[in-house]
Amino acid sequence: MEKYDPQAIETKWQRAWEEARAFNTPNTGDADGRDFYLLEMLPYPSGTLHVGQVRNYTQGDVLTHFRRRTGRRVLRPMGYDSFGLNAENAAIRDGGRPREIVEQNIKKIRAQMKRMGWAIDWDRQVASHEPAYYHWTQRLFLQFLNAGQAYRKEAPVKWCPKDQTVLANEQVINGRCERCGTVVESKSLEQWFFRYTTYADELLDEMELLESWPERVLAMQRNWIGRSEGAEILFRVEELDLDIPVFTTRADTLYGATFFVLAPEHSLIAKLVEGTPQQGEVLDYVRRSAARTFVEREEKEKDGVFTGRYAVNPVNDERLPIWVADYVLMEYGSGAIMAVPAHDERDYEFARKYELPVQPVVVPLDGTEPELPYVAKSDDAKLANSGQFSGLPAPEGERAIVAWLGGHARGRPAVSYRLRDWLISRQRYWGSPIPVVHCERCGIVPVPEDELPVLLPEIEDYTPKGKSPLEAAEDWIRVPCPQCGGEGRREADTMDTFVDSSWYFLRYCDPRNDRAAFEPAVVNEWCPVDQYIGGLEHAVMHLLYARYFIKVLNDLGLVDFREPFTRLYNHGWVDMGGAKMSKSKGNVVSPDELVARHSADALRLHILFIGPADARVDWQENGLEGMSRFLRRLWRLGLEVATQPPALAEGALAHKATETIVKVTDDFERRYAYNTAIAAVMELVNDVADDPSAPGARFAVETAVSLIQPAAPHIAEELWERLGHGRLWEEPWPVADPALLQRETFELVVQVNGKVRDRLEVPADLPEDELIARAKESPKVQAHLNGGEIRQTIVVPRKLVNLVVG
RNA sequence: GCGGGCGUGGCGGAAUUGGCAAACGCGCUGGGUUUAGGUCCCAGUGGGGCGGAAGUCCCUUACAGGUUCAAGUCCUGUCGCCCGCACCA
Repeated sequence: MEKYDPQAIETKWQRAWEEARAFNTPNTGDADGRDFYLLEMLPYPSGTLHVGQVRNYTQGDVLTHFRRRTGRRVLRPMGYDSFGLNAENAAIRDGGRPREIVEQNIKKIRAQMKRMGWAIDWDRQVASHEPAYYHWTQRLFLQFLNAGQAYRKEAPVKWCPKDQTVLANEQVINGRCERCGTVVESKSLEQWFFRYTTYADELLDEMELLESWPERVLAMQRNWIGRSEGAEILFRVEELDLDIPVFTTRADTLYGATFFVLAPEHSLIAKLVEGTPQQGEVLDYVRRSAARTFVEREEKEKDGVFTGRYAVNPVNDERLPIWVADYVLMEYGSGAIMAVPAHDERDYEFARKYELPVQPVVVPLDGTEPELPYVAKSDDAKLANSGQFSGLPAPEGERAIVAWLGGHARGRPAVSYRLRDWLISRQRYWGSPIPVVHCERCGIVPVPEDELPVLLPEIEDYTPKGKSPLEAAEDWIRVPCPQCGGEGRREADTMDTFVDSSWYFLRYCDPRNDRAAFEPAVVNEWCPVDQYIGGLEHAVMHLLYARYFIKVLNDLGLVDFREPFTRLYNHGWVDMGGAKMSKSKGNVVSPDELVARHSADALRLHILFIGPADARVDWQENGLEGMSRFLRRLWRLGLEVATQPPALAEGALAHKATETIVKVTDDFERRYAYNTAIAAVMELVNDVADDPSAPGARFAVETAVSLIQPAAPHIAEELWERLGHGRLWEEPWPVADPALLQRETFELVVQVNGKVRDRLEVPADLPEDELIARAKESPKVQAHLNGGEIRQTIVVPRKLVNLVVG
């Protein structure tokens, strides 16, 4: 018998698909609801693919084939997130240019993807570093600028001293740079932001439009946005005749405020202490605090200094000493708090250290003496020592106090968010230039549309110096002001690469458009994305940014949908040596050698079979050999049944094959359960192997070949051809014949007191009382009845009978 | 601390709606074909009791309770693990 030669077969079919343009899906302009947009997060070409990424794209590939064969026109594009620090740092470290590095890697990755046999429409390939792409990133930036969504401001920002650039809040994890782990510093710099806090409520509320996103992703986004409802309250500094607002979620504890704290960055500090004996000490504290990193501020014991000033509590006119302490963050609320040590752990810690008074004003209803700080806020507590509000349940007391403040113009209900605006400028080379010119006379002037793109110049020295390396490109940076013609300078900062990836899935729809980023009608035909697949590491960053981007574009009338990704799931990552496999950790396993030694089909099956799609798994190579075994077995049976007469759906094998169709279809369509789908096909193949000459064997093998095609397309095509058929990729997905699912008999499980005592093969149409009679007749059952009285009988149709004896 | 999730053989895992726990695969054991190995084929493989054997009975889904005719699945508590956020007022 002819040997299974995967290398020859896989090359043959990869060529055939390419020549037939099997997986290209041109725009037709006549959307009819059969379109299906399948998207996987695009790779970063800082190296080549590893098996962790193979997992992602193989899962998407199965869905692509499956949806195609169920009659959908599937858009399945591919591209590269090719701007960014990895390539730039590699260029600095190893020499060479970032462009050359990513372009070489793109070539290699593309070859790897073709060798895996993935069904990709290569006509739509995009790469974010190409002028043809970032032209439109720049154009969109200008549209955001025009709409007031992009703006420039000076603010304390997070700075990574190693990468020598500012970072977005989303890129700071526990006070450290998300990329390199360096402790970030605070710097006050003028930077570009996207105003995405204005969409905070939409980003929360419109989660309802998402059909099936993992709960944990939604939870992470909710958490990140961090909406809190509370009140803004004005405290008066009488000597200086000014009001300082605070945000609090605990207005019910207002009578318990015993001091007042400002963040060291608060703009009123200088004014408060000017000419006072405390001035020197306070300004010194502010300076020392500024020198601390976020991590130091958080890890040290709380400290602070008294300013000598007092703020008046509006409800009881008490004068609260104003302190400056860096446990209060300038970036949240108003940068000032009323401190209620009796009911807040942080204020309590601070009060203990500086011997400030602690005044409980909320007590449990049950009269017990609570341990301080007592932070519970519920209907189980009531106000005390709170003037006219004493005795009210805490939530009601809060409403009453806020209403009173409103009536006296000293406060109002307010909402605060943890979310900050998205800082998008970077002081690095390898990114899209921000298309504006700074002019002394006109200020910030957008580069006119017809002068886009602002090309990234080739430079020699990319080394980060605390400002963009483009500052040194004198020829490039000096440019006449587009407005007045006077001397201008280009913006030297480049854009965060998350801007590039916030709209790439729109560009895929209309990838060669040279008049606009995309034609709205074309994007609206394909989008929103029906199924998005990617890693959990982007749960907050990329996915939140892209959601924001689409909302802005929708408000600008450029797309007609509010959410970019209807369905999402996160493939689990692959661990290697106890850590997540990634290029940065250097623990990657390349697919190339595995494909050469086994086959692309075996690797595909193995990576799908290794565990549930969304579970983290350990990389282990053992099972790969098992998959080769399965493929050889399928090959042998395929060639064997090919000598038999044409397939007839008959006998037990046809029944089993039909059940397998139902199982695999459900696993692909609804459950994303690739592992159990493969197991089901294995079962079917094992059944045929028991007796390859049994009735229906050929039907069973042909069904198995057809069902395994999305997962192992090469061997499936080859066997399909040898079984006398045409192109399997054009073949409709098998449909279960209901008649073949019918069985004449079934196995009745008989329980006594819930324990299985016998199994009987009985006719499928037996009525209930007959089932009970058969069950009682069973000698095994009778042995357990012991002649006792049957008190209850439970019948589950076509499954079991349970006899309960007393 | 807050939020999300998980705990099943030697291993990865299956059990989808409360109805036969351990499908499928890896590994391992024994046997066969070929024999240079591998491939390939057959049988076995959660724990324990009784039995020469065919069998048969009991136990088992982190632990302890509960609901139910019936619980890996639902409820309560405990323990352990993973992920995200965290001085956010």
